[in-house]
Amino acid sequence: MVQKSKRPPVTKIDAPVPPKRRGRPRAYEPDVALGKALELFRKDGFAATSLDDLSAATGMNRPSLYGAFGDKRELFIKSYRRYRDDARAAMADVFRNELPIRKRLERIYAVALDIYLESGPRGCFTVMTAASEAVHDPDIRAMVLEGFGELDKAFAACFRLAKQKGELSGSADPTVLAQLASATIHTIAIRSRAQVPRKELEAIVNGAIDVMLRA
Amino acid sequence: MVQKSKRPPVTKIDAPVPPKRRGRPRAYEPDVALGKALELFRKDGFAATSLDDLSAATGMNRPSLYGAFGDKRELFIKSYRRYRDDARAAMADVFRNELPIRKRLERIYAVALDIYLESGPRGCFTVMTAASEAVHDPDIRAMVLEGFGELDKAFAACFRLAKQKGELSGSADPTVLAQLASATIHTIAIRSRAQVPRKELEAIVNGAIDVMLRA
DNA sequence: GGAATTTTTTGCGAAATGGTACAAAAAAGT
DNA sequence: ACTTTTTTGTACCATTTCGCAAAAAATTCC
Repeated sequence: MVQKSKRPPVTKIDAPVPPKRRGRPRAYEPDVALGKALELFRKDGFAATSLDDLSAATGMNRPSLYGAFGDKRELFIKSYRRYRDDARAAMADVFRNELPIRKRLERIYAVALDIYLESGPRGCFTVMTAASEAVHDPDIRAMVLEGFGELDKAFAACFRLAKQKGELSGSADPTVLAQLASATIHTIAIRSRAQVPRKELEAIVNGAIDVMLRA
Repeated sequence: MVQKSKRPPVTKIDAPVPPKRRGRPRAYEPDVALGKALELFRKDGFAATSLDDLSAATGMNRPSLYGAFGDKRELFIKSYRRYRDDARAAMADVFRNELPIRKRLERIYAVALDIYLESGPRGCFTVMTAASEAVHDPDIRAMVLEGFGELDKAFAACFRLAKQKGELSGSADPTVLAQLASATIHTIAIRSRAQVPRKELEAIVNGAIDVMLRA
């Protein structure tokens, strides 16, 4: 048998190929279910979200939930990972786009605010998780710290580039500025959760940008 | 009756006067019980702290707890109020002390870090509460917002004074700087909760102070 | 000493919680 | 048609949870 006979006819990277699974077909799409779970966890936090709530929101009954995602903690972690992937994707473009530093920062914060305020002020899931679960669960803590680190690094890269392009004074320290930029992310994440209106949050952001760029 | 006859014999403000209560004496001191409750809430958050936990920690059984502080939510609110009172008291001195601005900020952040890191990294209760309960409970949200507002105002007063004393450039905006100072509080509160070591938090603080004072 | 008052203690109960066992259902393979 | 495989749906379990009622204990007032 020189030639593989069952090769499928040149689907690109065969992503949406129905793979002819064997047993009863799933009644849900794991991705949208995970999205619903994330919504709930973001709204109420880990402890206040019951499996019944999750079951109702996803349309899956508890055994199915369990089979698909593991126990509550695993589901939380998978939801969190999903959040981070989404947030990272949303940020990626705007971070990549090498606009003048001021414009760049403005856009970054605008995207962040979109995330924090969408469908009710949900805040930043990383911050929420840090405040609650990260203390007790080492795995979750590691993810949270990774999130903070990534953000710091991304901001630092922005400031380094800006400095290199002469948009920043020579005495400016990209690392320090990055931490301040992250701090500004954190403060709007928290305040948004306490339902501070977007206008005020934007004012905070603009003030912070002014100070950072003048430094 | 010119002279009040039943005036008590000059106890200063009769604080530790046993008031001869009528029934069975309490087996606990409400203040220390509330302190224990606060400890628990700070460690685990509202939802993950059960009345049994609180009962065990305070030494009061559930009905006594209930009688003394009301239901779980009320107990949480009273614990939170206690936290705010304590934190405010701790900050009051250092905020009042009109040192040169840099020294003053350093001390403020040192006190904050003491609070956030005492007995395990507990973070800032206001930030924790904002992240979880403030979304759903208007009363709690009001307290949280009040907390943020107070902090912003206290920092603003610092910067106003500093500017007046010529320690700050004329272009510096005390309100904006105050929000950045609060943001720095928030970022170390969150990061401390994720167990970032004190050294790193102090580095963040020092960098932030540098930028704020150079602005 | 007895009544009044306040708190503690015990114990109940109804609901919710996380998790699981097991049969029925729905598909593919033979 | 029958078996295999996978998922669903129902029901259940043990535990925990919050809250409360009612009795017992400890104290002051008369």
